[in-house]
Amino acid sequence: MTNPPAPIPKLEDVAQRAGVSTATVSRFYNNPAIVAPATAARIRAAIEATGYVPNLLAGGLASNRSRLVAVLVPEIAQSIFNDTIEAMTAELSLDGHVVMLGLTGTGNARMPELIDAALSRRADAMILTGIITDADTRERLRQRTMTVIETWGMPEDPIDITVGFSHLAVGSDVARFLHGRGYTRPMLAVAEGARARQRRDGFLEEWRNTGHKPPVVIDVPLPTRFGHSRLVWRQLAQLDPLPDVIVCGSDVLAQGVMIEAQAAGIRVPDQLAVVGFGNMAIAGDMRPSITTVDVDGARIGREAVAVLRRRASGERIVQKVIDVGFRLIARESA
Amino acid sequence: MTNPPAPIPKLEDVAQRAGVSTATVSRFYNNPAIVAPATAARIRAAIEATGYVPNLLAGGLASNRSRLVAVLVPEIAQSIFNDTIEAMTAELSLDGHVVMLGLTGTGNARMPELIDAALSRRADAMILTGIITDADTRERLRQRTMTVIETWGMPEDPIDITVGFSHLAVGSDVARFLHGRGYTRPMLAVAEGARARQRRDGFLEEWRNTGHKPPVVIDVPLPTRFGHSRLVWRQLAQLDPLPDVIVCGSDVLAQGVMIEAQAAGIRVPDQLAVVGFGNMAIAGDMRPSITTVDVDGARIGREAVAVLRRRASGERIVQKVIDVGFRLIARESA
DNA sequence: GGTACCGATGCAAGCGCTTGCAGGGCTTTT
DNA sequence: AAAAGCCCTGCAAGCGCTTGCATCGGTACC
Repeated sequence: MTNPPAPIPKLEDVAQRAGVSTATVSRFYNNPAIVAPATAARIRAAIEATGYVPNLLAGGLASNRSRLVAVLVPEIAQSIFNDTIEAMTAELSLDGHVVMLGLTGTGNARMPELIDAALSRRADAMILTGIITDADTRERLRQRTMTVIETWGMPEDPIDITVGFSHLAVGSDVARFLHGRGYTRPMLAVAEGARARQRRDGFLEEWRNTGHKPPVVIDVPLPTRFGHSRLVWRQLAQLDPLPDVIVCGSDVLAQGVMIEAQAAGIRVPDQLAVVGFGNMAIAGDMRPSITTVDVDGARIGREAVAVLRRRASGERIVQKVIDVGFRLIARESA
Repeated sequence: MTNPPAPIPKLEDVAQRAGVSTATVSRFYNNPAIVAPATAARIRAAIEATGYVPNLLAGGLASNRSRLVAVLVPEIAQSIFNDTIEAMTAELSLDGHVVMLGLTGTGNARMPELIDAALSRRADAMILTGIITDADTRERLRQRTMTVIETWGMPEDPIDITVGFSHLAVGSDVARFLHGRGYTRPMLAVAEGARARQRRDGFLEEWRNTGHKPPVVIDVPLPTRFGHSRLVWRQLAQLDPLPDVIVCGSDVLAQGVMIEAQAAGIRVPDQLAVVGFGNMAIAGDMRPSITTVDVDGARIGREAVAVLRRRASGERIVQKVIDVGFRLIARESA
């Protein structure tokens, strides 16, 4: 019943059938403008008839372009980066590129091997959301001609291109906002990542100017999970006096704390205000809706691809740091 | 300041430096057992010295193995499949494979082009969570020798290998469970996907045996978003009498409905019970915790890779349908 | 001492494309 | 009418690996 595994058609089969050389068929794919319309039509017919699908391994080897873009993120299970990935994937596929997904894990432990994986496949570019802390690795990447885009942060020492925003500024904006609303006893739930710490530092720095006591800060383990909110809640509930606002490292955490608070009969925001980060879908739809910091993750993805495109077309990139900014969104919870 | 872009070292550079032929270095990578320890040591040193990274495009072309596995999912933003993807990615990287991520979009609209993308890169295997409805495409894939694994469902007409569970059975189990608990007026919020409909059908079929009136069924648009729960709630609140339990197509939806209910002063589960699907992290941590159906998404990923491995080692796969089952988890919400 | 065998390595022919260069036929310019 | 230019296509030399086959030195066995 199974057909004999028919040999996979190759460029030459198409060429023969269309009565042209393989070079012409190759051009039909890679530079259609320069093949005559009549020829193109014959080639199209031949492709159709043979069911030919190009072999991009061979093509990539010959042309030195793999049409692969390595995207390295810490995780996707509960991730704030997923919008970025989706936007990037969509945008890249317009150019015939494909995403090679690498999960670097909490603490980016698997980063080195994933970089090797990307290099060995001769990825056309590498897009990072996690941070490469290792100086050697950073240097190694600089040696290569590969485009490297760091996203979501603003590293002090960029490898190549950066698309992100200042987490320090987020922190200070939130502090200013809460001070303006009259809150006096904030508490901070900070995730263990480098960027979350920058937001914390920005907050602390700014809060100092208010003259109020410095906030209580507690650490939350990575990866961010809904369940951690219970830990936060426990520590919060022990404080006396209770804080009047809790600033969470993520919307997920904020939502969790709100649910715990409500279950304990504490009214949000009257008795306890809550601030999140990320403006995920839940933030707007919670009851009460969550005050948070909006980051346009999709835009980060699009900007990153835009840079790739410009470099691919030979343009020299001058603006190596692209700041997409952020917006504090005041809702009901604070 | 920028070094002249040093040529990327190749196998031959390593070979020369180690005083062996390229064949031996190649074997060092692909079949280390057959190269003499002393030689291996010299090769290792040469690799270290040159900073060589294999070119898998070239290697793949020659060996006809790309070490690329295409993973096609509808979305990742809010997806129940993310655990599966994570497990698969982790498992695959143990074998030196890498995931090519394709997002097929709601309704799997982009499936055809992604299949082409996978074929042109000569992916070693293709793992699907979305469903290919187009018969031509199914047939086209059967023609190829590529391993195709369909996951999360149990298609009537599998392409090759299947790892999943029966959604029909989920539906009837939930119906039986609710009947057993004495509920009499269920309502169903069903997402537009084929699998969600199977669960609905399983429920309806089973519910018929209870003698109670058939449930009200409403459709929820894809992709699943937290905000949809508000729509569900509005429709629910108009019913008279109110249903005594709402069966949601996902935990996200269930959580949203619970939050709306609580905001409206309806007590869960006393006045309205809620059932979800997927056993995501939130389900266990909500207040009240959510009764749901647990699916071991990570296991699906691992089983899929296990099949790949066995086939790669030349084994002929007899058991083409792997049922990972599911568990109804009774918690506080129903 | 001869034969058989085995482990380790080298030789060289591809794998299926891309692309610089060249050339043939037309049209345009002088 | 010749020269110049342009469009389209073909030739063929790679791209950097893998792997079947051959080779070679040694050990085991009779």
